Amino acid sequence: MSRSSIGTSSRRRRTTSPRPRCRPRCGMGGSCIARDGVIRLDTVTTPGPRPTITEVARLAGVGRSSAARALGGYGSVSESTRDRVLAAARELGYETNELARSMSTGETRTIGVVLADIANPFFAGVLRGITEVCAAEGFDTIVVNTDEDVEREQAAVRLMLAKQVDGIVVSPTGGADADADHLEAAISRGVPVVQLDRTLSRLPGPAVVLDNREAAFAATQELLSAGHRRIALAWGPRSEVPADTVAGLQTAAQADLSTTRERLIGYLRALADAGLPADPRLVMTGDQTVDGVARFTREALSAERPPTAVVVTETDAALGVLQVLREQSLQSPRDLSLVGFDDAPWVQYLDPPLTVLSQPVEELGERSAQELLALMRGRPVSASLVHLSARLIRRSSVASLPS
Amino acid sequence: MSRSSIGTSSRRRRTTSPRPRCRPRCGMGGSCIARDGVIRLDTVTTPGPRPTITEVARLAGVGRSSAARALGGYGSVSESTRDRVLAAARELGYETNELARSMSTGETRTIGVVLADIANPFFAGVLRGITEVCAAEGFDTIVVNTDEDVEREQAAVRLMLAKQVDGIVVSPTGGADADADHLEAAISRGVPVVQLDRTLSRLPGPAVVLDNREAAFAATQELLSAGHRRIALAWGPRSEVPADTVAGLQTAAQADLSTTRERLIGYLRALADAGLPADPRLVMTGDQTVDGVARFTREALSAERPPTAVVVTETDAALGVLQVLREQSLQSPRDLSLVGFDDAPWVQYLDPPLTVLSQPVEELGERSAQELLALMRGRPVSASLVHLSARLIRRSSVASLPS
DNA sequence: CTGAAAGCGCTTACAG
DNA sequence: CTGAAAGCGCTTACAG
Repeated sequence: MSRSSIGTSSRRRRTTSPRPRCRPRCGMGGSCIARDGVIRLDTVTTPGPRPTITEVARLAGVGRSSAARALGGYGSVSESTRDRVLAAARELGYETNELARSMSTGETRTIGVVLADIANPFFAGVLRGITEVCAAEGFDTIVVNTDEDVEREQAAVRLMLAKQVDGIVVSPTGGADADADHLEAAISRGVPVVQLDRTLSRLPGPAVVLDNREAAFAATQELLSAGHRRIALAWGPRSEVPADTVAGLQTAAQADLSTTRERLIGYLRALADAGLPADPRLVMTGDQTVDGVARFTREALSAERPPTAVVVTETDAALGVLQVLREQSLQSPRDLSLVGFDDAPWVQYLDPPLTVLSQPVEELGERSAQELLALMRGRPVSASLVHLSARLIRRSSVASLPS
Repeated sequence: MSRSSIGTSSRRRRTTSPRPRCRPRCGMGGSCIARDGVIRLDTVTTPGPRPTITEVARLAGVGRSSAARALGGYGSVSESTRDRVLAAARELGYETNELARSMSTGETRTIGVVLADIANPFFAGVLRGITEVCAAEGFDTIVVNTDEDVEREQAAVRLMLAKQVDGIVVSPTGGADADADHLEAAISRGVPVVQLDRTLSRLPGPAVVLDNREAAFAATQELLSAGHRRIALAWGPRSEVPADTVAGLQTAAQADLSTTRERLIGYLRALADAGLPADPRLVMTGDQTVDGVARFTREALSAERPPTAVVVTETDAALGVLQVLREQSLQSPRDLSLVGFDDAPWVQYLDPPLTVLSQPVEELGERSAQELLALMRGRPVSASLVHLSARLIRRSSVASLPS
């Protein structure tokens, strides 16, 4: 119990400078002149003491290493030492400075999450899945919103590397021609990356995505088996010029998000399987917005041979179609059958309740976090590409056509 | 241009130990035995070099301080030195280690965001507002989901302090009697806290919230002015026993979230202003879930004197009411008038399109981030309590009653 | 088991 | 302007 203070102050604590350093949390009385030149009184911010291991060790009357061992739960310490240290820590209200810990260990227990739009219910649900898994494993998440802007995505990844995150989950913006240098930089620096929802063709790494091809296939087939033969696809590639051939469509989709590309492929394959020709005019191209979809829908409905049904592969696309139905006092499924994408509590109260393919939103997030954690721990990942399946929820927006 | 290496290695670089330290990013050839006892080959993880200022300085042939000054953009460096340093940095692919920077400066340029449910569209929108403002100012956000669990909230705040965040935005869980020790701890340690959406009565600090009282008042008044006299409130305090007096209701609300309390007060005040007595049986209490609301709605509708209208103050409450309407083949507004809370793209396509009070969701997030940044910069905050207003969007779920 | 020392990679006075 | 040194608060060998 001797409170010897001998040797408890390291050489570096004896600064040669008589004047303490000036910093916001300096804790000394008087005033500081900060870098910006503004004079601040300490009493204004009243920076409470954040005790360090040194203080705890001194109060407990042990060396800093012993205190660190007791506090950090590593190495070995006698029971009596541990007790004294923990008591001192409690008395001072000590909490580990994780920043300093990270400097030593090289791990921050923080992962970076780069998403296209966190206000979008899809990504909000995904984010929830990620944070739940990470939190359970003791990891924090830094989240960044890119709004589908590649430059913001690049800047986000750069900053995350600078902050030394242990891994990154990203829903990359960009299609086949998009470069993945920023993500490759992360990987080459030893920071694992898992792609979520979309995949970049230049980045062969692990990814967790919906089986979009299968989902669009199922949506189309649902309409085919109800007897529909002219089925539109609302949300296609954002090509500049409207494609007038299926091949043109596929080329355009190649430059789009992998989700858009895969859903187009699934749609086309369902038609082909049914022995039906695909009509490029029934596939939306161009402006990927609610208004863009509304415009496409109006045109399609006023064409010579209008569709009797539409596969709607985005929430915003559903909104665009619903808008036109209302405009033209049309009713679904009487005038147009619909199979949507993404479920939401509201969807069953729409008129009509929409038949949709529901994505396992939260699970996509959870799986991506699990894959990332496995990667960070050096464990072999289950697969380089994890496909999750959408679930068809039948409601009443699909009418049967007399055949 | 002399590449003198004299003096470029500090004392500490000359370690007395002949064996380099073993850590994942050690970069040396051969293998490491990590703490977990697993032998890993360096070539497995191929940890790319993360060059430090020391390497850059050496390559540029200048001292570490000069390199640091050139890289960090502080102090003064000659142009030629700066050029050589920047060239060397580019060649090595140098990026600042923000962790180390934070150790020195005491600021992490990271804020903590503690929300009740990030998958909820309200909080998802709020989060977006926060991250947009923070990103523009060069701050990252660590986000944590609490699911309205006080213990998770406390743990989150503790961890954020340990990670040395510069400030915290929190939507606190808990009512009047909830203790705010974890948040007070943050403040007393010099880490500013702003409350969002809800306020804790024990924490008088700055907060950004909706003017819930005014919003509920407006919703109720909308129904009153349409001639309704028996108006229910769907989503009230979660008291154990159903309150049979208005005073009992208010007492229960005092222990609930501030949002619930304020909305009840606004509802009651509108009735009082209209000279109408409040009927406690028309106010939901207890189970705050979709099912709870459905149960309440069923009972209210089957009572002796059923309500002709209901003020619905939560999204989940709207779902509960809609469920009962469907169950009983009732139609709004013919059988029941509705004023809801929170808008969403779907709401206009519901049957009927709901009249709602729309919250400025993103703005709530933006303002809270702005207040926090102001606080962190020591600038006086505009007000300790910022009230934002909801906007009434009239659609067709309110029927006029013959008076 | 224990303590002193070195190191993580920066920034910040200090002394040329 | 420039470089050597000290320090941020931890963890990690090392030597008792």
